[in-house]
Amino acid sequence: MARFLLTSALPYINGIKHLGNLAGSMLPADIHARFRRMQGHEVLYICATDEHGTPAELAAAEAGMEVSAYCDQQHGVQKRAGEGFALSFDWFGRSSSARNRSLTQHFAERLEAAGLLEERTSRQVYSNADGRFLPDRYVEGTCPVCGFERARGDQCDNCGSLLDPVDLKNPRSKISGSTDVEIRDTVHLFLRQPLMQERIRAWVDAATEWPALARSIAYKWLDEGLQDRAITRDLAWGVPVTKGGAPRPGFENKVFYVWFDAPIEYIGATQEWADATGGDWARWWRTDQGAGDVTYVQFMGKDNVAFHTVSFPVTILGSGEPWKLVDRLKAFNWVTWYGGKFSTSEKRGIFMDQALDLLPGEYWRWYLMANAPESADTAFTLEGFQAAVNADLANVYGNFVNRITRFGQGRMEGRVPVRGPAGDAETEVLARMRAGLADLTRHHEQMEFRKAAAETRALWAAGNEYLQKAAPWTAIKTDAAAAATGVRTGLELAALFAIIAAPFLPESSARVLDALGVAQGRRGWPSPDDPALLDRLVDGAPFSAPDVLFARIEDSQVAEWAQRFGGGPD
RNA sequence: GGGCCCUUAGCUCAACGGUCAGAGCAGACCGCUCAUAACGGUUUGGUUGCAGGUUCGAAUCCUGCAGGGCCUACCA
Repeated sequence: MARFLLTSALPYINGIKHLGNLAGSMLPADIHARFRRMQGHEVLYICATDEHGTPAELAAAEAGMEVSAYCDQQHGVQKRAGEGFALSFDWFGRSSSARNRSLTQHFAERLEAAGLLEERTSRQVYSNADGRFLPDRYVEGTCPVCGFERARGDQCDNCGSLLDPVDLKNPRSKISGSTDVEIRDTVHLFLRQPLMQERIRAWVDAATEWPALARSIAYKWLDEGLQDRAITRDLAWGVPVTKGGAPRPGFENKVFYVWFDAPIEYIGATQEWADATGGDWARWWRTDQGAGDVTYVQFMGKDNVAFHTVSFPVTILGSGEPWKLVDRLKAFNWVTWYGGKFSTSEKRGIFMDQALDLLPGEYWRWYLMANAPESADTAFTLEGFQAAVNADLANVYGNFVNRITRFGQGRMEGRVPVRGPAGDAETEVLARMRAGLADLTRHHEQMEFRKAAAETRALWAAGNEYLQKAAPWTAIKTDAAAAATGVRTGLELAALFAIIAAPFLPESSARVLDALGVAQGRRGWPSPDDPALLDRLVDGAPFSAPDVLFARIEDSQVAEWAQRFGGGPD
């Protein structure tokens, strides 16, 4: 038995996430968490909402709410959406928690003690109308290079030039549109990342298990040379900046940058979990307190990789304390909506809460992971979703369970028949299950989600092949023993299929196993050479046929959803 | 501007210098009738974006071109 610490990139508090966000970090982490638990390992799966930063303040203002109240509300919304998708977090925390506040302040003070922090004055755009400093992307103006009138503060979308917002002509606030803006000096804490350059590179060099995507992104940053990075902002909402435990002089109206405190919340959320459950957080995070044997896996979209491979490790390593660092990192590309971007404003794409209004979470879990964007961006299409749900879940798996349990109920009096001697069909299907289970287990262990889903499906399909060969509906006319063997084997297969499906489809799996009367102790992840692989039911025990597991998606539904969510390439 | 990635069957994707480029779905034909008109078998379908090059051998490596995408540190 091993120990696995799993974290999903923190979803930002600003509104409900779309299916792409779900597929790129939370869902795969949940699949892996469930798989490792089924193997009998000790798992701690942590996530949280990322609540600080300018967008949260603006969203709260737009909603006419205090930021903290807004975050309270949105945290609840996201938590419920996660529950709707059966995300099995051990804890779903909040980066605005007291635990994260003190941890963030602690790390900053450690970094300062190590000589890695420096106060520095910079020039920022201040909007009098909005009463706040404006992040680069919230300043608009005329591009000094090409004259484009709607250039962003950091980059001109017309000519591609990288800009400094103080160089924009006719600058205005993107928030209010006001041109009443000025350049002000402001002091911030800078993290002297170049001092950590070689330590980070050595650490990345050693991380040979990371996927190519993650390493190439990390090396790009390192090759370009790490830069000093401001880790404070002129905002009201966030973690206050301290020095020696007291408010830091000159920083009374500043807070830490959201990207500084957000990853620290992985630890903070674990402390929140410990506070709530009596668990021992240090055993998971401090290598001097038992975390040495923990395997830590992070799940994230590719936009997050640099922060997890470079920025956060600078914080951790720079502290000089024995914190656990990531061991394996699983990064995903994007799920696109018909090849384009999900967009709230243009009403393109389905968001988590909307998806749950249409169908239960499992339908989405299956499609998103069977088509996980592991090697490249992947297009979500309603037609593909319909095809996958109907073919894989309704026809191949759901119908298999339905046909064998209903036949058994009608012809075997709803009691598990006693198996006769195995024939060719039984020997063959058992060998197929052992071989497939070995592949499937390896795919899960390597976090190859597409391959895991494909192999799961292939095993379900092999069940239908078996039934075609055994044909108990024919055998029962002439050979009662052969029919009993066919039904028994079919029921055993149904139980096995539900178990291997459980990481993807936990709720329907439980329904199947309950209907078949499989004991809780027989629901773990099986070993391919388990002598009782197809022998977990009890002779003569009653079983029932579960209700239809997955309903087919009709063409009319697809047409309606396409209308509502902007389906099809436009 | 700089860097990285992608383009393979109608659709979504595999194949990562070596047997006829594969799978699922969709399509066609046959079979079964236990089952959600589900299932099984067979099968059609590709000048691997385009043009060159390296190699005994290229989807795979190199160069150029076309189209699409991502990152570029103050959005998170």
